[in-house]
Amino acid sequence: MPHSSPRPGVSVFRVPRASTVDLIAIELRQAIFSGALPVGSPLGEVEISGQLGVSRSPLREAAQRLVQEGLLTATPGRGLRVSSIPPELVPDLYTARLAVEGQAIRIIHRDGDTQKHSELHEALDHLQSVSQGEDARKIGDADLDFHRTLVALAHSPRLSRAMETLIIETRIASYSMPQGYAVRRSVSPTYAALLEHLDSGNTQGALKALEDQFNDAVDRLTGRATHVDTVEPSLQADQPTLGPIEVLE
Amino acid sequence: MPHSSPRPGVSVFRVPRASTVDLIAIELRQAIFSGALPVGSPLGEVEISGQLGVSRSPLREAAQRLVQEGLLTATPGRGLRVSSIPPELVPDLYTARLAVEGQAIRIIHRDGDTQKHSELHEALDHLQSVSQGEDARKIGDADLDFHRTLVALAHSPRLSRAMETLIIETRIASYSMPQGYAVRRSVSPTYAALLEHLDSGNTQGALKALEDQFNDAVDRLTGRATHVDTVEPSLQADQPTLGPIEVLE
DNA sequence: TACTGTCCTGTTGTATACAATCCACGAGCG
DNA sequence: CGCTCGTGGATTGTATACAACAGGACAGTA
Repeated sequence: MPHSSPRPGVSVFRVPRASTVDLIAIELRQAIFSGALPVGSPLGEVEISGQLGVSRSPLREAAQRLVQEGLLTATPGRGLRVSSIPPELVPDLYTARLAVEGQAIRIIHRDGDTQKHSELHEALDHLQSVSQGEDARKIGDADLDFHRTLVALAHSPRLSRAMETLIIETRIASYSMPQGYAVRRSVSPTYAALLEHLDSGNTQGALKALEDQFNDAVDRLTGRATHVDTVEPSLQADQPTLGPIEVLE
Repeated sequence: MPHSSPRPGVSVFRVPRASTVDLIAIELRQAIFSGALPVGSPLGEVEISGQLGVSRSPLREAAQRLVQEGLLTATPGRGLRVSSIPPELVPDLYTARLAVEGQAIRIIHRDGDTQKHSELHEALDHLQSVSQGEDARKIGDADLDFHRTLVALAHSPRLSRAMETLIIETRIASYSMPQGYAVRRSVSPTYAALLEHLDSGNTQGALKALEDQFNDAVDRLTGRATHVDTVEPSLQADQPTLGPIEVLE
């Protein structure tokens, strides 16, 4: 089979290999999301690159990707820090989330995915399931996963990509709270409402539910919360560390 | 005046200096937007870094920022290329724009900026003014500037930042058209309608006008256009080159 | 003639070396 | 005693050197 010039009509795609920079960027995002790299902490390049088993060059290149996302903050001469999202910046974060997730809802409605959004139902079931327990991290993960699934249903690469960053930023905002990371103990009824309206084709209702949910979250994250019952993480649940990049072979 | 430890209550902000990577990234975006770096063209790192008067390291770091934005595409072993947005990917671009600009409209309505959006009126005036002429580039710039201004009125850092990328992507989509870059000759009536509805507080009307405008643009950029009169760029208007970074002194 | 394998050249990817910058500490001085 | 100002150490920012890879040309073979 000739690989010099593909015959017309025969289209084959280049298998997208992941570059080292890709892998490092993924690792860094994961580290921020999991709390392995605490909010506000400066990251020494030699230390991190050493832990990852790579040189400073690819690390710095990967870091610039996160800088573009807003997950890292670069100060000339002082290097990189994990970005913090103080209470006064939380509303803008949720403005962006409303833009993305709201648009997702409209698309889902427009395209009328008739398979009743089984993935979303599963995500909600999972969220309600873990909410019975006391593992704050699992609850938070399930929450964000629900929203990721919601956006995924819109089948929009750009929205999904943006959502990926927004999810991490939401976690950062939680970490940035003065009173520490905590999640709602009970699943907000807005989740079920959102899903019901989505199933019944009531876009306005779904959007309203989403907005209510966000207002609630903003209130909680800005300290204006009407003391909802929360569950804190089981004191320092295994602080995950930075694993070495498996740079293929 | 002691600069060792700032007294409580006296908060002073660090003046945000622009790093070299920042400057290079800006230069690259400008080069893509202006067409100095044509869509699909591979960019030799030694050549570009030479023109910019910097080394490959900061150039590569800056490039990763654009990769994250989607403006550059990196293929392992083959380097970087200016991303292309073929017709089939145009709808998703406008999905994202609808998310951002639609949300901006809702925020503007909610906050009820009462100064009647003079900046937007100016932007529209400017667009209509240059549309009298034959300079396709000026028309395209004025068009995008209108939308940038629209989003700016929402005062959301995240939306504005996202819009900045979307503007360049829109330009890339224009460049990616099989029949070449061209713009509408006459200003779509949806612009005036959008502005009117915004002034009168009719959010739904404004959103509708925006959506109509986008559907129109998507049709044009995907070739499904109902032959609207367009104006092409005055054959190769001064191909701007990459200037050296003024790396301070 | 078409395909396959090998060499060759240029470019990218990574590591390292060097320079510039910033922060902390401590001595000196008002 | 408190502020200012050098100096040292460490870290970042930049440049360069080297290794690895991809693509093209050419010759060999069926």
